[in-house]
Amino acid sequence: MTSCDSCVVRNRAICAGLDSRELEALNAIGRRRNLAAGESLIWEGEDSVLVANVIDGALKLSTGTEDGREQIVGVVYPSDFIGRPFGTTNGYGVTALTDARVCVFNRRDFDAFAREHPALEHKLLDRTLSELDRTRRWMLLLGRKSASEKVASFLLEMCERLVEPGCKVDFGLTNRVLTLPFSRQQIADVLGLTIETVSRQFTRLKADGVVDLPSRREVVIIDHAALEAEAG
Amino acid sequence: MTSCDSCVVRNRAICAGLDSRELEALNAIGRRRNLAAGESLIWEGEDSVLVANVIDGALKLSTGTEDGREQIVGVVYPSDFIGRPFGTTNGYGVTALTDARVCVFNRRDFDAFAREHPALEHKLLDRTLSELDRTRRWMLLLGRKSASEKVASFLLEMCERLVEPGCKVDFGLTNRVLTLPFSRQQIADVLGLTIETVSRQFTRLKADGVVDLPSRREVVIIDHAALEAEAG
DNA sequence: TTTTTGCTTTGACGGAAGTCAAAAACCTGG
DNA sequence: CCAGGTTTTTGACTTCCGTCAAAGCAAAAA
Repeated sequence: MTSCDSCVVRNRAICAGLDSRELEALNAIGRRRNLAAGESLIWEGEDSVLVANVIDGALKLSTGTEDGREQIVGVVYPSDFIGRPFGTTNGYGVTALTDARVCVFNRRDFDAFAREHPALEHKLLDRTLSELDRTRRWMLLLGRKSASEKVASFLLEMCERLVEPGCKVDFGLTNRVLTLPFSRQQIADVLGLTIETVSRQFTRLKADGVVDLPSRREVVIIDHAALEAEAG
Repeated sequence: MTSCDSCVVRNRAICAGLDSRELEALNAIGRRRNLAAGESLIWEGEDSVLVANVIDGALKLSTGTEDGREQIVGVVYPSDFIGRPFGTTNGYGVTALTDARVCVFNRRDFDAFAREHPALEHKLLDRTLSELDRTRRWMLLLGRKSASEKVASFLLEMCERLVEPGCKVDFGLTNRVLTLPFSRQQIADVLGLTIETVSRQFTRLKADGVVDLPSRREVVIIDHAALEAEAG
């Protein structure tokens, strides 16, 4: 019996579709790893030595400039794939936003396995294409949207993402209450804004009765339609 | 004899590595198409009905907001792949920046062919991963860089891209002279700026002796190091 | 509890980039 | 070579957002 059998993302991650023989082989080269919130798994610029599947939690992908400015370029949730297969270096760091659990593979081992299993490579391709689509949509936000549009778009994105199966349990949506896996500074780093601007937008949305903010990490969406109108 | 035999991107596009049998099969489902500068191949939001390889020229990938703001989310050159294989809709439009020549496939035909040829799917995966890396690097620019850093970064990117094999001939680099495939407005749409800001940055760079601007589309890089310093 | 520490919010201010408008440069076709 | 249109540049003005600084809060430590 492999530990994959009991894996909560078994049917959603790229491993879905592998038969039990293949799964056993993949399991043999992978291992579980727990990450505390704030802990990094991969550093920007280092050689790509490992890849992973997210089992539980949320992690950010981020790049920065010499002088310390940071941009979060992606966020991954349970069943998502992490890392850069097939050579080269990691263009961004990967850091846990919440306590997280991942299934890591030596990159070379994974590459070899993938090349022997076209079905898995296909799943990876499908995921990568979707991620590229999502990333490009985010570029419109970064390049062309105002602060209020950015924050509204962000909250709508959170609505969608945090109700995906597997996320609900840990940092999910309960009766329109989002529990964000981000600090204010991290939201700023996602949106290309400063923490002050993000904060001002949140307080304005609260004053306008569009959201409520019971605690730092919680957002109650009161007027979803207003957010959509504001997101542009 | 297939027309692929004489294709200038034969050894660089995803078709590289296919044997002559396979190439013939692929050629059977593809056809050449010429595009005039400004002509669109794919529209944002439409179903994904076709994919293509770029043979010659440069094309932009772009999204926009309701109210007409535009963001260029990618630029493709000879040997690059265009379009969204495996279902879904196109998240962005594809429009020729220069006169261009592409090799188009019905998306369903291409999907079927790809699934039967893991080597081709692997090449596509490799390309998609690289494109995702490039796109994420660009997010740092959009989210965190100032106008002068953006323009300097853009010019450096152009230096790199326009000397790649196959580009040289058509819109390339001759003795440090770049012939840009972009209008000022398009540069603004790549960088998330207004045309006026781009124009001001160009004239400042010229005044500072960093570049020369012999014509609207030409840029002479006089002080490459200064650009690098300014790109941040 | 009180203190400490790290986030977040709020306020005052300035500046980088956007907006609007006009002039200049440049294609393009007659 | 000139006329008409488009694109680009330049200028004046405005504004949104960033910066800097202080105060407020909430969770952890003492």
